[in-house]
Amino acid sequence: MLILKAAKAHIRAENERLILEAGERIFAQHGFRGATMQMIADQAGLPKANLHYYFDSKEKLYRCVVEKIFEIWLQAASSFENSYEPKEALKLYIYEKMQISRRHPYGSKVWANEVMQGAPIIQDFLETQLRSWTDGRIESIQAWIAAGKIRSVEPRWVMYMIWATTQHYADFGHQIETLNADAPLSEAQWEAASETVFEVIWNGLAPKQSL
Amino acid sequence: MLILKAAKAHIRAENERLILEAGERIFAQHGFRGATMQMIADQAGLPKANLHYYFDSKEKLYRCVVEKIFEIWLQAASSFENSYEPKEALKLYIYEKMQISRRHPYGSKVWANEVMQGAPIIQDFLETQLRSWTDGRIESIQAWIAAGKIRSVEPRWVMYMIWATTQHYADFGHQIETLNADAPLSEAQWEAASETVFEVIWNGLAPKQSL
DNA sequence: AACACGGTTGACCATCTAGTCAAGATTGTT
DNA sequence: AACAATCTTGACTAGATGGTCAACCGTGTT
Repeated sequence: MLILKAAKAHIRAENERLILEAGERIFAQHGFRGATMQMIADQAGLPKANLHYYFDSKEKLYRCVVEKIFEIWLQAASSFENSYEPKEALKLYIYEKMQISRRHPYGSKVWANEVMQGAPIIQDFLETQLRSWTDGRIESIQAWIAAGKIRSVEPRWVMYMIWATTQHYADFGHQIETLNADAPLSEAQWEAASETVFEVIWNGLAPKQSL
Repeated sequence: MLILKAAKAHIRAENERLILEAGERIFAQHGFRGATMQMIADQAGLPKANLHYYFDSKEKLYRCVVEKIFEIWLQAASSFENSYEPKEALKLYIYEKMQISRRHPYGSKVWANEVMQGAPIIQDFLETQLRSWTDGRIESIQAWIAAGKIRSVEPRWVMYMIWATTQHYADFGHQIETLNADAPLSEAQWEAASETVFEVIWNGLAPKQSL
């Protein structure tokens, strides 16, 4: 009965959430092949067979995890709207991406892992959604250059700089902690790092006369 | 006999090189667990049992691969000698690291993978060699700040920016190619990207009056 | 030619793991 | 209470994989 299905929908929703969260963590820490369904089950606090009840296969679960991350990334783009001046837009975008690195370090790692391996699972995402999203952002940057608001630079290299510098704090978080006397970055350090990333990039891009 | 051993030393050297090279590639493309000894053997053009003759275990082979990469990275640091002015030192270092990303993309990926998973195999490297190397570089940057040659910034965040931006071209090379109409970056694009990375960072760090 | 020693290799094994399944437990509805 | 749809789970299977081993090969020395 449809009514019954709806009545138990919250169980499904809750368990899928648990499994996706566990999967994100385990896939990030061990890679796709290194992660086992048993590990994810333990992390989620469910028996392994239950995972296969909600997700047909390990690969489908993985794909759901990656897609979830991609959604979060796309949302961070909102600061890039044309309505902002470049300084503001870049500041918001960089701070937002640093925030994501802090709040979703596992997701960022899963993405990095997937791309490093040649995006075997989500190549279609790269070719459609990411490509069109990027083209849009590049146009914004082109417009800023045309308006003399930033130096003349190839927009792609700038996008990659922003992605690289911000995601580095998630993907290489372990290295950063090790070099921080094995301590996680403090609130103040996150703020300082975000500001430095923004300041260096902005000063690097701002037209000479504006300094 | 020692003479015999020496006579066949080149066989050992050659085969170890073959295996390490194959391992670098396969570990980069599939992660530690995703890589199989059979894949590495096929890539190296040797039977699997031969790999175990030269390297006791998969883990030992992996560690050798990672250590080799670390050596290459350390060598790139030579441009960071105190004898250079910051502009020159940074330019050389950034160009050198971009060159490594181009020439050793697999190695960079293996390193990234290892660190993302919490450096289970080479944590001791991070805590000893990487830490002391980093401290040395930080001192150089501090000295530049004290001499008023660059803006006052936390040296760590600058180091991370350089690492992140340059290694991004190796680790996320697949994404970059996809966004480049599925074509590898051309000679000119590598040059332009290197220059942009350097220019933005240098302009971002240079004292205001020097512009 | 006989030998010694490093190098080569196919066959084998113990273990791990994704995925299956069928029986049983829950839960909302009537 | 009876029901049906959904959810739960221990036990199982087929296949993959790291590692072993014993027989074999090639080559320089005597």
